[in-house]
Amino acid sequence: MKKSDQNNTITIGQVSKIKQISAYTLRYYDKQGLLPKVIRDKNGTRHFTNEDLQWLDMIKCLKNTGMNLEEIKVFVDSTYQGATTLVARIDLLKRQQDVIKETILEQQKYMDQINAKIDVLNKELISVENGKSETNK
Amino acid sequence: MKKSDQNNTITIGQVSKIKQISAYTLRYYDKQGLLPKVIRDKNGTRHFTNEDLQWLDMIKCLKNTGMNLEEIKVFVDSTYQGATTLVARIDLLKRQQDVIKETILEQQKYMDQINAKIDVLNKELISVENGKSETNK
DNA sequence: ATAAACCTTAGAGATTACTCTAAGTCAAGT
DNA sequence: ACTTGACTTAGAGTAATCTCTAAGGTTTAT
Repeated sequence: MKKSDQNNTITIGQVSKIKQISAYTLRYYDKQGLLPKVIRDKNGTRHFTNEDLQWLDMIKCLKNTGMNLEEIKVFVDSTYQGATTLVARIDLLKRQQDVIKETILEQQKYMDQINAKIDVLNKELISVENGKSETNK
Repeated sequence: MKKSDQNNTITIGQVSKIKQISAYTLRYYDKQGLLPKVIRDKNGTRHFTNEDLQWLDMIKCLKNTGMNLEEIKVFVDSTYQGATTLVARIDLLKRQQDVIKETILEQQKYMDQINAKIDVLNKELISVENGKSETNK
């Protein structure tokens, strides 16, 4: 155990491995204000707590459901403004759930579209196999 | 009806309106080889057929399910290579369906995660409303 | 015949989200 | 003491996907 290890915190390299996010990206997120609670030691080295890791999960969730970093920052800032923004934050999350619902419906629609295309191509394939066509159809 | 209208084709501006894609983007797609069948008149003006519009739907489908333009071009090129690539194209579409399935599962996971977060925030809200906290929690 | 409203091109610029480089600091191990 | 390896910063570079500009051509209506 390194001398610098303390209070159950881990450094950026360890976070990178655990969360499969490059240290570059983590620093970038920090620079963009997405990780305001990450503490620094006297050398400036970041020390991530479990809470910070949970934040990363939340950021990943919002990002992968279509929110860009600027919008995520609004949520982060809102969180650190405290209890007065609770209702706004709950609303924001509910709207994001609506986004997810739409995404799922959209993806299902695309699934159907590809199914239809596969059917068309399969018919073409059978037609070719039966020698009904000598040229490209 | 304009003199140039013929054979049920429409120009890029009309496609733009109908498909809600900017003419810039359509030209960009064409430049990238995603629209190889669009015909030109003697002035170089593009004339889109119904088949081209269907292609645009397919491109949109593949793009919005996570495929990048380079990968889409592989599919487009493959299509214009004719019947010898039918099996490969069907496989590609089936793999894309797998991608969609994963996307939907992932999105549902994020939905759950946000639900959990909303629960936490709602409890915080109730706590604040009951005056159990004077400071930011 | 001239204006309006289209279309064309090549290539520059914008945006987002990284990704990396250079130069340097610090702590641990031998 | 020195090497190794992890960390730091500011800022440059990259990739993908547009998005626009400048300069110009064609068609249609008045």
